[in-house]
Amino acid sequence: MITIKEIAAQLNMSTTTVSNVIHGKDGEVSEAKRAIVREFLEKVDYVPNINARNLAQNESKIIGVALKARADKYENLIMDPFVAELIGGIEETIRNAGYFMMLYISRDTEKIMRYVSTWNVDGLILFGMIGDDGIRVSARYKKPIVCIDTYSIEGLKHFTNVGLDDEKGTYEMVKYIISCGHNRIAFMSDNTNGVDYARFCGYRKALEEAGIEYKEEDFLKIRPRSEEIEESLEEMCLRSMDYTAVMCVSDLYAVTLMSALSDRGIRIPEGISIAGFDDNMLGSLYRPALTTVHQDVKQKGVVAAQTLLKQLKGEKTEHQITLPTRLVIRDTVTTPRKTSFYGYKNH
Amino acid sequence: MITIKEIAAQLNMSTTTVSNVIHGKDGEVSEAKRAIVREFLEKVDYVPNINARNLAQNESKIIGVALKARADKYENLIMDPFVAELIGGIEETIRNAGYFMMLYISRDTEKIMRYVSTWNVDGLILFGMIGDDGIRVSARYKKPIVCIDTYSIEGLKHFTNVGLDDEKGTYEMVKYIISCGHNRIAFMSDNTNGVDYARFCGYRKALEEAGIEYKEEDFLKIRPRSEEIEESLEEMCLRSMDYTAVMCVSDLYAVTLMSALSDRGIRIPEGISIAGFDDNMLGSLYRPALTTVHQDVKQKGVVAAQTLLKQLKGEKTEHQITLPTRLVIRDTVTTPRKTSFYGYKNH
DNA sequence: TTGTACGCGTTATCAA
DNA sequence: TTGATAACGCGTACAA
Repeated sequence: MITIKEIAAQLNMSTTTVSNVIHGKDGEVSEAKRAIVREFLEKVDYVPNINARNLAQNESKIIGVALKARADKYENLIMDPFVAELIGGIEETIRNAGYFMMLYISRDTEKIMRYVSTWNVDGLILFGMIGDDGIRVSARYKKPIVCIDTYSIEGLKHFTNVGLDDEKGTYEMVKYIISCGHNRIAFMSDNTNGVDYARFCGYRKALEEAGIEYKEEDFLKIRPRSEEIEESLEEMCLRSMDYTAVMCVSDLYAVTLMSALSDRGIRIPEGISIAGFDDNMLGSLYRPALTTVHQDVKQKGVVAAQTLLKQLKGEKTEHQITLPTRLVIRDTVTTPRKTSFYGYKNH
Repeated sequence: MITIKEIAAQLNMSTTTVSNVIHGKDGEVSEAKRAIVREFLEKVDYVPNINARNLAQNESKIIGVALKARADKYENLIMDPFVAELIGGIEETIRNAGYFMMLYISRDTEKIMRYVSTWNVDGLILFGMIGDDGIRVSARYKKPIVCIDTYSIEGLKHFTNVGLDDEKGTYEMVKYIISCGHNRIAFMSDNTNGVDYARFCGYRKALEEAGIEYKEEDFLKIRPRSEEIEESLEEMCLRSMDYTAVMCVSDLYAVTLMSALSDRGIRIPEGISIAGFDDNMLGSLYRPALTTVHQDVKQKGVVAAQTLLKQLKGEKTEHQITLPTRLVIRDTVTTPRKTSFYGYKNH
């Protein structure tokens, strides 16, 4: 906890000299003094006070990572494996670049803004913004901002975004499912916004292209809140019997559905084909192993952080960055069953 | 970005008055001025500069969360679902108490120390410390420290720790397995330190108590690195055939093993019983659903943060806090098979 | 009740 | 090459 002033006093020189040595401004200070100071710094294990430094330089070396929590899903966003992996990528990149990461989670855009100004963060990574949230932030915060997974068309005009080709992902998967012989394919999700909507569009597109008519009831809307989940799952299982395949919006839902179906004695993929999206551990460890759409979540975080870092250095960056997806064909999608379930149901 | 000085100038009063209003020192300022300042603050959306505040008060309102990364497992610790949930609990508690959380991940205890002093954090939560790491930190850092899951006996004398009764957890589970009729029970893990060792001890204790002899080969040591995992899994499956049950050190390994066994045509629990530890999504969504030992990871983070917060307020806290475990009996442990596998193998 | 002035630790400017 | 000194924004002791 020793200060520059203290060091200067003990060494009988000015703070300027000490500061210059610390910052390697070798031209400004004689070889002799440089050595003395260096040695002393080493000896006392000098650590700069970042608050003072920030105050003097008006920069913070902090990159703010603000997560906008949604009400329904996890009570705490970090627990979402997706978010955890994302943050992992961000943190690593930021740290290696000599910056610090400060995490802030809130439902309230106003609070996020206050947090950002109070800490005077040098740049901002935003995740979970909906509607015009992002626009509101970028209107007031004048330093670099990079968003992750923003689906607001209007918002995309205002700031840099790192996203995923969600639509193409489901489109290709559903196309694959159709190529296996299916023509009664449901889509399962818990809402129709953001990511979920983009993925839904890919599904619709593939259906349309194959001349399969989409009806509203083909959207299986799960209610994931713990009080309702059992009841909702029962309904999902029942309704999915009208189909030979279900395209799930995420691996989590795919595996959840498979468990529920399995509990009801329905075998996968013989009874029904299931596809997921994300390609995480949940699906790869399940048996039968899940056929799914791969995305590199960590990479998303890395790219977002790298882009921000570039902007901090004044470099120009692409405005919209879209990461690719890839089909991962495993064991849960196969040719459709020939007979319908429950006898009384057939189309 | 308006400052107190600026506000004072515009309002034709002193910075002290403004500051007093901001800090609600109502006794110190007249009703009239108070109203004026309040309104103005609202209007210009004043946000204090935390760097300046910290510098003036010599406190930071930051709680440092330092994770010591181990070399072998995840490249980035946050991606570990366990760590994610832990941080979730910590973050929530810290935020609600009006503090900020700054995350720092490093393999190097020295770097962690420098980080802590540079930011002048008010308190420290440490996770992943091994050997005398914790002692070295607490010797140099004189503010409150709370560790999570420290297994160094020596270390426990030096600082507050929040841990889990790991030994009791496996002890009770293995006792349960034995009560189902098993007497050839293996233990699977990737190392013999820290948590893994504690859990191993519970296993040994239960065996001993039941008069079952433990041989070194009963320890199934998995090599989880991706280059070796397939080969290692092959070996695990082969060796586990000598047993009727396997106590796995984590749900992840339990599910990994079940998948591998399933791929080789061995049914669970008919062919072999499997138990896990942690009780996370991996096990609850798998089919058959995993019998496991429950621990409340989020709660661990919450308790650690609460304890630190108390210490910050000068309150006394317990030195060692041990959270309980609970058996979660599901479908992967049953009575042992009667015949041995592979014909040629029998004991 | 209000205001002046200083200190917190650092960096930057400018004069010596 | 070196050293005073001001500035960053805030809190507070002390004076008015």
